This record gives sequence, C-alpha cells and structure tokens, in this order.
Amino acid sequence: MIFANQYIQERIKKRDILKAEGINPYPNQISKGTPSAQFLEECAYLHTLEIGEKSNKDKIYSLTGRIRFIRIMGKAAFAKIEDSAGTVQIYYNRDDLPEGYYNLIKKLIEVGDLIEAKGFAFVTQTGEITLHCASLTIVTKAISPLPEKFHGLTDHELRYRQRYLDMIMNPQIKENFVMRSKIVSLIRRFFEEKSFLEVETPMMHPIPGGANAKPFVTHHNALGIDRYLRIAPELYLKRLIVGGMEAVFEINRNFRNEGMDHTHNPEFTMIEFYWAYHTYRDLIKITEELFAYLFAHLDLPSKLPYGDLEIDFKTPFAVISYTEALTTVGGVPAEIVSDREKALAYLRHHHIKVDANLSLGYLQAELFDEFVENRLVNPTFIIDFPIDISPLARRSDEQSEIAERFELFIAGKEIANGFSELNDPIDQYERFKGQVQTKAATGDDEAMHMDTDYVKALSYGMAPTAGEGIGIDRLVMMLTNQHSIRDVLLFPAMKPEMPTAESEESEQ
RNA sequence: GUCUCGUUAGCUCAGCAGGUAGAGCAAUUCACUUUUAAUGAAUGGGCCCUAGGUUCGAAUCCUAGACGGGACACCA
Repeated sequence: MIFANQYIQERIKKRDILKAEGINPYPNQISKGTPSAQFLEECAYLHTLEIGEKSNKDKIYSLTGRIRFIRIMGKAAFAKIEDSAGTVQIYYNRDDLPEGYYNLIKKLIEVGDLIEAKGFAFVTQTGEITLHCASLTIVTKAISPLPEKFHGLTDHELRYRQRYLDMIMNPQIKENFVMRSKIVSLIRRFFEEKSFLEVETPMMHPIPGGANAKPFVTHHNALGIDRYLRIAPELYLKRLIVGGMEAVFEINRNFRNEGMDHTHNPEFTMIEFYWAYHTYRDLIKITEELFAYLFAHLDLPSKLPYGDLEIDFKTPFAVISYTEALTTVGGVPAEIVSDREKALAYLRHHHIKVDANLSLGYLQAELFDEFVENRLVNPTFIIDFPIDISPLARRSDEQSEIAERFELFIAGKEIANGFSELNDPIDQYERFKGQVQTKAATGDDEAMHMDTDYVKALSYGMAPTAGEGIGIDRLVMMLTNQHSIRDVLLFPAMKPEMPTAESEESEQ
C-alpha cells in the first residue's frame, strides 16, 4: 500500500487528529494571500523605523504558502512559507493565537503543509521582515514528507519521475519552464504578426510522412486499422497551401519511435511553418528575424554561454553551402567531396562504416555528420543540400543535384531545417518511389512511404512555397544553457519502474 | 544499441581487506516566547535494487537482469 511508510502513517494520524478536533485539513474557499514578494516589498520601510518600533500592527496581511522550515522554541515558533513569488518568514506563539490553539496545532502543522497565516508585519531581532500571526489555518495537509531541507532532492531519476517534488525542492528549475513558455508564446506571436495562420492537423496519420523516422503505431478499433502517431505535420500543412492558405504554422508534438538520450525524447515539440510565394532564401531571413525578435523580447544578450562554449546569436548568421562546409569546416579535400568512389574510400579510411551502394549525396551526408556538424558552434545556415537526402525539397533550377534547402546549426546541433518545397507532382512521385526502393534495398526503415494522397494534392497545384521546422526543445536548451532535453521537458519520458512484489499485491 | 558510473533509513550520503548495518537532516518524546540548516537530551526507523553463484558466513566478491546518470552511435 502506497501509504505504508512510517512517516506517512505518522502524518495521516495528524490529519485524523485535526478532523477529530473539528479542523478540516483540506478546507475549500481559501483565497490566495498577498504574494510573498509583495508583502516583503510593502513592508521594507519597517527597516527604517526606530529600534523597538519596527512593526505596523494596523495593517493585517494574509499570506498563503507551503511550509519549508519550522523552528519551534517552546511557546513560540518561526516558520518559512513559500509561494510562487518566494519565501517569507512567519512568527507565531501561544499568547497571540486564539486560546489553546497553539498547543493544539504545534505538532499538527509541519513542513510540507500549505497554510494561511494572518497577522501584522514586524522586523525580528536579526533583521528579517516577518509576519506576526494572529491566526493560522491549515489549507492542505501534506501526508508525504518533503525531502531533506538542506541537500534537497538531487536524484535525477526522482526529479524527473516526480517533477512536482522537484519543483517544490528546486524552485529555480521553474525558470527554465517559464522561459520555455515565453519562447513558445513569442514564436506564436511572431508568426501571427507576420499574418501566418495557426492550424492543427492530425496527429494520427494513416501513412507516416514528412520526415525520416520510425513511427509509433496505434490502433483504431472502430475502423479496425492501424494509425501512426505523426512524425511530422509537413505533408498536411502543404495540403493546406494547395487549398489556398498561403501562410500557416503549427506548434505541437511529434512522435518518433527511436532511442532516448539527452537530446531526444520520444515526443518533442516543433514549429513548422509554410509560406507560399517564398523561397528558402526568404526562410533564412525570417529565421534570423525570429531569433532577433526572441532575443529582444526575452531581453537576452546576443552572446550566450552554452556549457564551455559561448554562442554569438548576432544576426545575420553565417551561410555556407553544404559542399563548401565539407571542405572549409570539415577539412575534406574538394576532389573527395565531389567523387563518389573517393568519398567512399575517404570514409572507410577514417573507419566510418558505410554501405558501399550509397549515392554521392548520402556519402556527403556521412562526411558532414562526421566532420562538420559538431564544429558549427555559432548559428550557421548550411545551404544547398544534396538532392538525394532531401526527398521533399525542390531541386535547384541551376544545379539539378542540389536541393534548395538549408539547416541551421547551433552548438553542433541541428535546430532548424527548411527548404523550397517540391511542388512538381511527378517529381515528388518519383522521389517517393526512390525512397520506397531504398527502403526495400537497404532495409532503411526510416526511408519514407509512398503517400499517393499527398501526390494527388500536389497534382492540383501547390504555389511555390518555402517551409521550415524548428525544434523547440533544442532551441529552449540553447537559450537556457541546458544540456539535457529532460531539463526543458516538464515530464520527460521515463521507463516504467519495476513494480515490487509488495506493490503488485496490494494494488490488486 | 555500446561503454561507463551509480542504486544502503523518507531525503543526502558513509560503510566494502567478506564477520550482528552507520551519520546528518526528517520522525517520536522532553526542555526552550525573536529563531535563521535554531539549540540541548532521549527514542524508534532498513527486502543494503532483483535473481542466481562463490563462501562456514555476502550490503561488500562473481554472473545475469531492472532502473537511473554520463559519454558515444543513430536521429530532430
């Protein structure tokens, strides 16, 4: 039974005593008191008064919050109570509370409980603004004790599994999530101001598409068919462009059935936006604008620390072509970059395992991942991708082997991916077929499926469009100097804990 | 997926030449009416992650597994 622990039993007893004494341990109708920060600010003037007169008994405050510390000294006690604005000290004693109340609740109110304290402000001998209580009400009795007050909760596993407890014990982590919320809100506002329309497209797809990734499979009982949790909203958003919505975006979750690590969670948040009558060059500009907008509204300096690195977010960002980056950043000789056999030999020479049947484009991708990606620290747009690895991107009108595509890298990580969209239905059909063949030939289960309905949509004519996806989780990591995606996700995915024999039995 | 480190009281951690399981905080009881991780005294609290193995004897050594952290690989 989950409440078997002796400390919990001890607290349940106290809850029962409260009830027996006619005190509801879970009363309703409690109004939130003055925020702690406001209380401290309003009473700061007390410090300026004469010694012995540092109080104002005429002004009664109500404070609500969770008890974090209690120091009982016989007939008087100090406690610290915490609300979302911070911590404030309260003082209560036997003679200033209603008759008999102090002795009744002295042992029944404890660390972890939520309380409401009413009284006046004064300054203690040690100079702390404190509420002198005339009444003390239990708002919510906590029956589980909080972790140790000095060291707090440090166990990562417990922090992720019991995020609420993490937030109580490590309130500073809330800053990351406030920042995350602001970033998402600003991104939304930015695109709305640019007259983009926010839309919601299906998360359950009949055919997983829009990215190279393994999907989660679920089942629709009524129809008797499997559905895939979306790996990207891309193909639906482009159907909307065909339908005449000329600027759309969606901010929401995608699901990929792959490994989990410090930069991957099975569900993650992306914004994807599609913009008719624009090209990937316009995307580069609007992405830079978006970063400038975020930095301005978040009031961030242009140079941010990221671990040992310092990242300069000053726009414009560097722009380098894919093949140029291979030589200038990756140090791969130009003749190797452009020759399939030499590229293959070069990769093998560097002990990188590659399939001998891979095309030049795929080999270049291997070279890029190996020699370039993690060297791109400051924001850098890598443009003009090999067409082979860009099955949804438009072919360059000048060079047929090049896709009008870019990826934005920051701190060695891909943050955004955008391109001029392929809108030739016949070309798209052939590229899907190529992907299907790759899937069959190499067993690459991340290669794309044929989506004939999407090709059909294109056949009605999609305006020349540019589209981009930005990984929100990673962006938040960059801007908050966090190195684990779990620290920017409120409830990161965790493996189930192995149930103990005891809990299995009692939960029956 | 690979490597590596970890898992002992509610929390934070000691303990490991193999010999009856420890501390601090928290809890219980007592004292204490301006404390700051309050203080002083006493008491209770453990499937030492799980399953095997070695051994007279395992928290400690070995094997396998579970779950986490970190690094690498793949991906966003």
